[in-house]
Amino acid sequence: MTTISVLLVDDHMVVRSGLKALLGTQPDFDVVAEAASGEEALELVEQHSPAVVVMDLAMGAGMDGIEAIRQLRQRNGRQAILVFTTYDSDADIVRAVDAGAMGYLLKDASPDEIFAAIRGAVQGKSVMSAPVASRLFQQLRNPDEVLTPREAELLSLLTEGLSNRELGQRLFISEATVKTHLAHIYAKLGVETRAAAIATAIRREGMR
Amino acid sequence: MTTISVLLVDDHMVVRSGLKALLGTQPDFDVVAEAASGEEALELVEQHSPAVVVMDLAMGAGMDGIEAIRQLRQRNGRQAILVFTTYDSDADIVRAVDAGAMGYLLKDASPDEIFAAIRGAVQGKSVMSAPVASRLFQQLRNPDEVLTPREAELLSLLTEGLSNRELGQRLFISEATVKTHLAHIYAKLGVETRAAAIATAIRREGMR
DNA sequence: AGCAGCATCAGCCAAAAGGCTGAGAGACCA
DNA sequence: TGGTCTCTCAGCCTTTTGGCTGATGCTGCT
Repeated sequence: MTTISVLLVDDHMVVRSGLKALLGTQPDFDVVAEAASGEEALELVEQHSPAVVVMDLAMGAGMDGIEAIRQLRQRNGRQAILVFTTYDSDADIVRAVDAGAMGYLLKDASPDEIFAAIRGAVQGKSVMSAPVASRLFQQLRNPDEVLTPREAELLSLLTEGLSNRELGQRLFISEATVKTHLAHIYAKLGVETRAAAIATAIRREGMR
Repeated sequence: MTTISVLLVDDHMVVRSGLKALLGTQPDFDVVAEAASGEEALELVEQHSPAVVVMDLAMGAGMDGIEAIRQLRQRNGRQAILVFTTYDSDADIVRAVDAGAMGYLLKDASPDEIFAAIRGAVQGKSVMSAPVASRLFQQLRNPDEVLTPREAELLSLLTEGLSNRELGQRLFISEATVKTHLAHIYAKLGVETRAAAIATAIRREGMR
């Protein structure tokens, strides 16, 4: 049995120490370092080149988790990166996988799930929490409901409370085009008003 | 120096074990039990009557933290209740204090802050994280911006994407009254459209 | 070459939302 | 008793939004 070196990245002290305590109960894990931010994570990966990086996505200030994952990947490290976060928003999942994450765990996962995910990650296996998997599955089955890049961009601005006119100005398109995009967004989200679209976007798509 | 018995309430295993590890470094803390839900918390308080209850607000399913606090207070326990959560939404802060919380800590608090808050709580002192305090302060300075109960109720429904007509039906009031309330809400939140009101409500007021 | 998806735009119409003024009833407090 | 808050409602008018139909240019795939 080989030892798996782990780097923990989370801006919450309690979470880091909790994870460390949990992993400490297993003989094959070795937490070699802890980072409280994306920047710090990049440094510590350089220094320790851990086998696995367990990373939160929401990181108070500065670089967020997604960006950190992306940069780690660019530096062609061979670390397996495991997302460990509170929310299972569609947008986050897609972006994380896109950035190069190996797995996606939710913070309410049981210790056994966490252990299994880390062990799987070093072997190149993707492990994800059940709700995360079901969301991905859902997207595969209903590709019609996936927003186009432009639509996502518009939806993101929509959640800031802009009017159609303002949206048009911001995106350099006519109000008519804004309305067309909105109609498509509403259909895909399964809503009928912009109010409901905003609510859905912030809650389900995680556009905060 | 007396020992302070503590009950931890959080639906995330990692957070509980992190908190336990942190408190374990101090000689005067004794974590006597851990609960993963509001219901469990009530039971365990009965059994152990700890001096302090450290409680998260967002608890996956079932009873949430606020309700748990309320019920603990009704059972005239003498526990000091300390909220330990991720967000500092106005609504949550007010409701928690209202329900009987002694202090309000954010999860990015440092170990020292956490220790101090718990020690303070048993002595009847209110301790809260800086961002929390500043929000309360803000409310005291601008009482004009505090929503009335009815307005808060309406805003909450608004975030579900209902139309004025639907809001009226849901609250058994006319559409005219709905519009009046909305106008007041917009003024208090500093917005001009329902879209912006929803965005503000979900993000700032924590109405998810 | 042709087709599908995406992004762009127009015009028309009905419905919804928002701004404004005014007003009555009940609660609470000085 | 009088003042202040809160909640309730009405009418009027403008702006915004949403539904519908149809159309163009571009890209990428087959």
